[in-house]
Amino acid sequence: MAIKCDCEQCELRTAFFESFSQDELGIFCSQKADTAYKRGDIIFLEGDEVKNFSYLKSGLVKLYKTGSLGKDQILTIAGPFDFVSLLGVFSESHHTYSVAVLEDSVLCHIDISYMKAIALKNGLYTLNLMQKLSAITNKIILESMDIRKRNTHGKVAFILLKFSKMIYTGPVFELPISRREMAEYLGITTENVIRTMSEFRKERLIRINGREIEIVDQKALEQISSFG
Amino acid sequence: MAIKCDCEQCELRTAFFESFSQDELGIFCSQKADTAYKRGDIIFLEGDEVKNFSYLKSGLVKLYKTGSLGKDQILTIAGPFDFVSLLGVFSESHHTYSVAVLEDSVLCHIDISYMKAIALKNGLYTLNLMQKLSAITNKIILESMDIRKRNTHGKVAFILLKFSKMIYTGPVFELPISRREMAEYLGITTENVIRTMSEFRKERLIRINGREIEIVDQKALEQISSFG
DNA sequence: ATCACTTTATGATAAATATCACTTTCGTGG
DNA sequence: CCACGAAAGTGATATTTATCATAAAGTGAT
Repeated sequence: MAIKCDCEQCELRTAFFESFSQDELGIFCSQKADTAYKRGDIIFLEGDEVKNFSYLKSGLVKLYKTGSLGKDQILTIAGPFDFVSLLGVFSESHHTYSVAVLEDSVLCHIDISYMKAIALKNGLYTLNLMQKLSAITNKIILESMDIRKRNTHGKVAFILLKFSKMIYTGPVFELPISRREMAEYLGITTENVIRTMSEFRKERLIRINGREIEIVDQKALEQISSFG
Repeated sequence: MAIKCDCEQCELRTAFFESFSQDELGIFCSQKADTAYKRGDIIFLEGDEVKNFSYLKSGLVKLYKTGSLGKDQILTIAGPFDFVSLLGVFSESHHTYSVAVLEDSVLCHIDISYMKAIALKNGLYTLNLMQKLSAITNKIILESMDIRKRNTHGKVAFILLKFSKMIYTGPVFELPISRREMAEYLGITTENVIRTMSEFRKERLIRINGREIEIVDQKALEQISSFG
């Protein structure tokens, strides 16, 4: 569903479009399309042709790859104003990963040829874009290494703390993904995610009520996350 | 050791500097410095200030992070014409990883402020740069996921095939890194790298002579790499 | 050549993690 | 509201991987 264009309100604008005049912004605006998605929607699949540069205005999505036996690997979870078109968007003609919606989201799609055309004309814009891309990509790589070096307990503690900070609504928050998706993100089995969370619960580090998690002993979790 | 500037011979030039006139290339050339390094040299350390944009003209280097107990994590191995300044170079003021030389190398260093200044003026250059950065970063992320999803056997088979293709000099090649570094790259223990290689040797998939490896049964190794 | 130090190598054992089997709970579509 | 399938949860067991110990071979410095 296409919704009203509101670039002028876009949080990204200051960082990203400071190089545009009001007029240029208008043209840019007419080239792009905001679209609303619902939980479970697929934005694009690995192998699809790259048509747009996309970023997330609101909501939550996952970037993932699907293995041979339907076993997914989650690359990262993207939140508001993260780029969804990350990596190969400027170098590959087809997507190298899939994107699915975790929480109702609004994405802004900009024609990739148009993006490139602007890049040729507006250096400041491109530099800003590159800095933002660089920052996000760097974050993904570092996080991936961060996860890889931890054991199961450390991984689960890490992701719980990550979500609690990312979603922060007080001591209690709603996990945006299932236990299975947590496992696919962390590279461990679903059972071990559940088991480890149960252990944390028994040790009174967290409280669990379905997807609702309360961080009870943040210090201890941080210990486990750093050490494990 | 600074050596003669030879941008005009640079393989990267066609892709990267097609946007430069001969004159501009001259100016660019005077801003940059080629430097030769020896095996074991450190190009820069995690935490060092980002001063240059660097790429590898020849040789082999590793990008890595050092953990709390001297346990390194290798992010990737970079070969000729790979960028060494990858990720945060446009977004971070300090390096987020270290770079060390595996085989005698020549690197080209370009002042990062100068790089940014050009970016503001020359859209084509910046777009080319972004495409190249995008491609390399994408490759790193995909490879990291590729490694993560494999078990020990699959990981070792994967890295042996990778090196054999990367270095290709015939059926026999010289491993560019130690067993310990392989372990740090794959996220497993040194013992398991050695053990797994021994098993491959016993099953007549490879021959081992120190760092010299011969791929005897490539098909079988590829099976193990895909399946494991 | 020798000494000190690292790397390679192998085995035994411990610890971590996956797999399998099964129950309960939850959520959704009919 | 019920039924069905998916998700959450737990235990028993198998498998994988790490850890520890120890030895041999290689490497560099003097």
